[in-house]
Amino acid sequence: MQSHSSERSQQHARYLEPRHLELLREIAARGTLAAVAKATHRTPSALSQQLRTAERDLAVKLVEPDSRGVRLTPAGQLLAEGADEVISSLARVQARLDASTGEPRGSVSIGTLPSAGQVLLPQLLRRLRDTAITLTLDDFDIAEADFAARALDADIVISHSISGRVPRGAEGLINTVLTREPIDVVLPVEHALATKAELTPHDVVDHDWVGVPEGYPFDAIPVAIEQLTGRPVHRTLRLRDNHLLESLVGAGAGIGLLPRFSTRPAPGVVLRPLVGVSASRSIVALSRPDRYERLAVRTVTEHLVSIGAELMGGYSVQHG
Amino acid sequence: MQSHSSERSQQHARYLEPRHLELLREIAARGTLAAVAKATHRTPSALSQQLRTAERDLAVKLVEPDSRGVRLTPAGQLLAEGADEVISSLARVQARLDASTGEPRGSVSIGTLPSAGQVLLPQLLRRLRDTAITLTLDDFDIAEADFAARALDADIVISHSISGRVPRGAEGLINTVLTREPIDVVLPVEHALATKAELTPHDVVDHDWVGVPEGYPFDAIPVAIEQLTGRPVHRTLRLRDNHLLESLVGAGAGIGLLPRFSTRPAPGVVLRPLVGVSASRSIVALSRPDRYERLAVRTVTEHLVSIGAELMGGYSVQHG
DNA sequence: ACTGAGCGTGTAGGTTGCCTACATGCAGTC
DNA sequence: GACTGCATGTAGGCAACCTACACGCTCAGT
Repeated sequence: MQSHSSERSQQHARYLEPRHLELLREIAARGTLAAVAKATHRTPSALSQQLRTAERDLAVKLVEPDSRGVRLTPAGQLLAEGADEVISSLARVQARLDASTGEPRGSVSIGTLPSAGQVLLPQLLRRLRDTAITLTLDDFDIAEADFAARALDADIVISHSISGRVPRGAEGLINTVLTREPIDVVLPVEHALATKAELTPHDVVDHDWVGVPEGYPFDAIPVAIEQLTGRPVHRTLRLRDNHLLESLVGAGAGIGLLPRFSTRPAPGVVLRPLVGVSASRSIVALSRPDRYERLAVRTVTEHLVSIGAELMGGYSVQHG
Repeated sequence: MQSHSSERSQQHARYLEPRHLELLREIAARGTLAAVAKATHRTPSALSQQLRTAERDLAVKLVEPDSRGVRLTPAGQLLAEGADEVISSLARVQARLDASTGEPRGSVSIGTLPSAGQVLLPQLLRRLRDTAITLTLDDFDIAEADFAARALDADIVISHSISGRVPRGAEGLINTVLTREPIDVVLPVEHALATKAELTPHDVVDHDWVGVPEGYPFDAIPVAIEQLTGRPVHRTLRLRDNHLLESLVGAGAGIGLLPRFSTRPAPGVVLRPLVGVSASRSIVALSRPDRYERLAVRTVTEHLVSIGAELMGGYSVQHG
């Protein structure tokens, strides 16, 4: 019967290290070491060394060279999948702790499209003022299909979808619909159509338009109008920024589309509801499941839901 | 919209650290820092510092002074419980990895009572010879109720129970019955009872006995005999070690009890089955659930089950 | 075929964090 | 009231992690 010696010589890592699991998961998600390095604010060299020590500890190859970059081995993929389980488990325990101490804590990162952020975030900041939650914000204006990828970087991604209830590509993510926001027609106050309370596709199809780039969510509506009426929509411009669009509409460049809640019309332009075609967008909060385990993240999401509901309620009082 | 700065100043620990969770669990299980320090081969000072950094990271008090030692706060207990979840999760992923690479790896620690180890472990060592599993062994001869506590220290505790199917105190543990081993009467070959093939309580109650200390598992059998026959068993000696007991039986100090599989009778003594009273013990492998998640631990346990089955099979061929 | 850009890997060196050794304070025990 | 055992500080050694920098490789463009 031998005795207890050579403790950490044999089983050098008593447990699998979450650090290594997370690294593998990031590699699986982002594809290249360089991308992970940028996202985690480290050098590729550091990651490469981490991989080597992980491989030494586990006595398993985790990555293989693959043309320019690397590819996970089957063992590496296995661990990358297991990472979700472990990290969710850690976050779940942390959430229980936060709940027991009463107050959620920590930093929550939010990425948002500008228009939704403009209407949701001021209220959110007000609500979080006296809490132990701090926010980190980022904004971007991207195609609908690209929102899901941002959930790698931010705890909560505020995205939108014209086509469906949630954006495409959000399958593995927690999604929470914050509000359903009508998309109105914006036009100069002296425009002929400004006298009508509501506008139909046939009303608007033959006027000049200020549109958005192809593939951008809002473009789905003029496309639907073209299909419905069988006539082409003439876009004089294609712009990304809503405020720029609004000012050009006011200058007579044409009529356009703007989300109702996020727009406080400038003098000289008015909003008119568009009926007879689906003209609204979902504002959706996306989170990767393990991030959503954190109490602070859930709390912020719940605030956003509440703020979104206020928007819809406030509108119906004001206009209905 | 502020930007991404102050990464690790705010959320100093991106995740809850398994290191801290495990420490809390150990404190919950062993009661004092000093005990944990001894078990993990560290100094109490190191643990104290770990606790302080954990408390600083989490902004929560985890332990309180309690007379001579410390006591976990509610938050500390919460995390100690969560540790099981997290560590099991880690071990589960590790097990999947081990299974995928084909061979279980690593060091498995076994604590055993000597008699069972004597019969099980040689065979086990033979089976593990060409594997990547290494063993760390410890042995102890303790009261039945104390086996469960050893599962804190060893991956697998080979214990026994006369009274029940499993030892008392093994509630939260994975238990696997390896074999059911008859307890035979050992007596000198020239003893009057040696001519009989089987012995009853009435046969043996009026002879001198060599017993074990009170509270030791085997003592349950003479106690049962006393209750059944209504007459006292006269113990000339109380001994712990089976081989010493056997040699004194051979020297005429009395008759005794020995487990059948673990005993290869020396010249001068013989074994006779005891009938009419429950005279057998379960040999049981105990493991803490998170330790049992490891593939190597399961593999070794399965080997032990197989070896235990061979023992019972071999006996029935020989004697049945 | 050559050049440049992007990616991963190695090496050297600085910083951080963990641990041991030792000393101190404190609570029960004989 | 001395003794024992436990927890907690402090100082210093040692290992781990990371950055900076250089190099080899692959693919794309000229």
